[in-house]
Amino acid sequence: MKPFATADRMARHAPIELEKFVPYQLSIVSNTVSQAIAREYAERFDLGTTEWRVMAVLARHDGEGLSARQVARLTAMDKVAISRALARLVANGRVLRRVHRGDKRRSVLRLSAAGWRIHDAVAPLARRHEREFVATLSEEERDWLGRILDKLMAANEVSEPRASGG
Amino acid sequence: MKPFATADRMARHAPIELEKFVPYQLSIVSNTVSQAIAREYAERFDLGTTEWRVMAVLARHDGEGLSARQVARLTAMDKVAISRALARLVANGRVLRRVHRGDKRRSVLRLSAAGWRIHDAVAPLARRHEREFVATLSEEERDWLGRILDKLMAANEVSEPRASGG
DNA sequence: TGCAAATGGTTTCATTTGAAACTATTGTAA
DNA sequence: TTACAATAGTTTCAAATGAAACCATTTGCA
Repeated sequence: MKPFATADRMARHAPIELEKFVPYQLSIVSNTVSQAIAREYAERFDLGTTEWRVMAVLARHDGEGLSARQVARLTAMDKVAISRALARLVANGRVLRRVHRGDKRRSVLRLSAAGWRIHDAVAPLARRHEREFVATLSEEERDWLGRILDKLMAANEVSEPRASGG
Repeated sequence: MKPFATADRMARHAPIELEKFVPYQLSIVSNTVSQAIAREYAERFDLGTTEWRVMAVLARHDGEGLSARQVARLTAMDKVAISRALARLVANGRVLRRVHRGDKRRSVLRLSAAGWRIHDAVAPLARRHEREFVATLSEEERDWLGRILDKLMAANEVSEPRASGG
């Protein structure tokens, strides 16, 4: 131990304690879950994270015939990522793509029967992962976490495109 | 509106509401901050996220002559990433690397004077970013968030290497 | 000793990712 | 109607990333 030298350094340089630094903690925690989930989807269903998100959004907005742009908004991911995910999903017969009548630029997207089967298999897994992830938290902590994340999402305005993982 | 069709679908397929799904929320929130911070470091200091984390760890453990392996553990990142970050940091004269006497495999790392200068400029920025990020939260919420993240970090055992961003 | 396994660290290769450029189509307004 | 801006979506190119192979050195142990 060098108590004085240490105190000196702390005072002069005020180093950050990474493990108490919220953005760092968030990134670690987020990547840990995301990767665990992603690995399972990839292995069992040959499904990337972005692809799963696209499917989730299409499932949720069933019958609306979303466009790629709308999917991008709803997933908060950028359109390039969505374009690539859709290319794979369509190629694998999980998503049906037609052209919007009245606007030939737009696509009209929906899950195929095969897509729905995958969705129905993955959705419970996703919920289980979420449950396990927050398993160590108390009921009260889970509530707080939910509210806090809502607030952070709203405040740090995820205005348009972002993200990857989880 | 198609209330019955909707109710039906919900019952049959139970689609996930992405925006209420904790791993998704975490990933969005985490990536949003991480990217904002990373952009600033990159622009103003030509410094990548991993590089900054390495510097933060070296600053915090000043005088201990950490090895790359130890830095990897302390940052929870994998050794390849650390190796690359160190290569740049050394090339840019921000980190000094010597060989451990007694074990020629190990390196002995510490910040150079230039490294300290960068550190001392970046650290307050990092703190500011963190403050702004949680600015919308109440005092109470910030406390809960801190505790919850600690718990999640501990529970979802970041056993060894992981992460990117932040 | 002396040789296999383990460790610290770097390099290589393939994949992922993001930004910017590009195509096609539609909107607008002179 | 023409021409310019905006929008939907894809492609291209470069940088970031991860996994596995790779060197050098050290450790464990027969």
